[in-house]
Amino acid sequence: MASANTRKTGPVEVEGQDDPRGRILSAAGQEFADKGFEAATIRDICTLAAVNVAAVNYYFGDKHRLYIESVRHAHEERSQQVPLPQWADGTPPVKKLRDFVGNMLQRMLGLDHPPWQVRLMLREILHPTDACRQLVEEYIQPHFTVLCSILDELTDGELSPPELRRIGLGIVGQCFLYRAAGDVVGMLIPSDEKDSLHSPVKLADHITCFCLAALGKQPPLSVEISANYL
Amino acid sequence: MASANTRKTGPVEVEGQDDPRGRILSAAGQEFADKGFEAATIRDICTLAAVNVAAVNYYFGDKHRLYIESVRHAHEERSQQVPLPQWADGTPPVKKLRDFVGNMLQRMLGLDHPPWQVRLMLREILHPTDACRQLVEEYIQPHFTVLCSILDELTDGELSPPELRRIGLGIVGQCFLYRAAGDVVGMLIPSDEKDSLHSPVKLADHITCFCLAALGKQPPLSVEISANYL
DNA sequence: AATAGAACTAAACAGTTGTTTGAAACGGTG
DNA sequence: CACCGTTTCAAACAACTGTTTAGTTCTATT
Repeated sequence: MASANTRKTGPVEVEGQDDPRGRILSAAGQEFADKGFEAATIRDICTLAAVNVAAVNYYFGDKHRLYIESVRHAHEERSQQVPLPQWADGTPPVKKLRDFVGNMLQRMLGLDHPPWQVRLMLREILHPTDACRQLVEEYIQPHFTVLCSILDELTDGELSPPELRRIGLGIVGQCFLYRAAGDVVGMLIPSDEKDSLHSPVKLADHITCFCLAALGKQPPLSVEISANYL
Repeated sequence: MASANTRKTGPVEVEGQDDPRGRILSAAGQEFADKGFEAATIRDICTLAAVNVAAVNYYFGDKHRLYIESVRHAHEERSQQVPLPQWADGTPPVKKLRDFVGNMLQRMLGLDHPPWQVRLMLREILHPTDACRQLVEEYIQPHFTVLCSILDELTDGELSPPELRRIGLGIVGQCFLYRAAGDVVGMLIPSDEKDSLHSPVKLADHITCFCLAALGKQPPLSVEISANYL
């Protein structure tokens, strides 16, 4: 009646190519990301991982615990795939903001189409389950805190933390739309425009400029009679 | 072998209380909105609608066609629940923008918690199926076009349509985050702050001001040495 | 070599799914 | 009333679900 439900910390295989547990975790991540928890089946996952159906229950107990582990696995991998930028002391906050937005978009949208890790995390954000709290605490919250501190530095402490968070959420939201509703966005704009103006790089530039302009760190986007409020 | 698969246009019952087809449509909408297409079961839907399991196949053919009809039903109902504002000629575009954002947030977030119609549409936006195209063409696209024309009027035609769309998407994105990722947003900010600063009304104000500031129609949010770019 | 435990497998289990069936009930028309 | 098409129902269907079982192979220690 022995089982391997506990986290494997075997002496030799550290996550090797032919580690069944790792293969299941990876296969489950892709299936859950594509089809969601209900629609993904243990049989499909095991077929993809080239293991027996019983392997899931052997290594993880049941489908639900496999899902929890999959989400953890996803954000752990993604964290080291696209780490936060590190800035030297004295880096101007404007550059930090631009870097951060670019980094966030790259993490969300990926270079080509987003990897399963991101798609799985997105599912958890949209329809939270037990795995959500951990995802927020270990992945989202830290990133959001960095963004707020950049905004704080940018505005020289003029704005209160709540105001900073509200502006931060605005920035995140603009990026988030492309990630979560990318298909619909593609239907709202001409396809050539999507490539030219809405690529991750161009988008990072635009969102940063928009924010800087709103904070008065850059001329308004529409110059015109921009002094009509004086 | 006769069936009632075709759209019912009965002479007397126009969508009455005891119209089985209407009850199924409504029950299906709620179930699909809460659990998604796969997880929602025909049996649960029929129990909720107080009809026999066979009724779904009798009226709609199969589960998939019931889903398509549910989505259509949802955005038709929502369109007349929260119609677009109508402005008198000469209404300043700044007021139009503020109204539009407020209207969009009300439609997205609802006064209390969002009705099933919105939750179902959101699912379709996030994971598009066959029902998506119709949803975009008949519901989303028209609304987005209004937003872009307001922005055009606001900037006196200074910006190109692609630029207007990009700014429009930024506005939509800021609202969209609260709708799609509301639970996570709630985890990122203190709960009292959620009520005071992130209520639909306050949010509409903030997003509008942020956008106006970026466009130079209003002083920057952070005054400070806001002329440091001159 | 013998043995114990871990790793893995094929087969079956009990339950739920979407869908179909054939008959019963209904409601209006000749 | 008898007739007919429409609507409704209980029951069953085959397929698929997550999970378990009992048995086999592998591996390493004695």
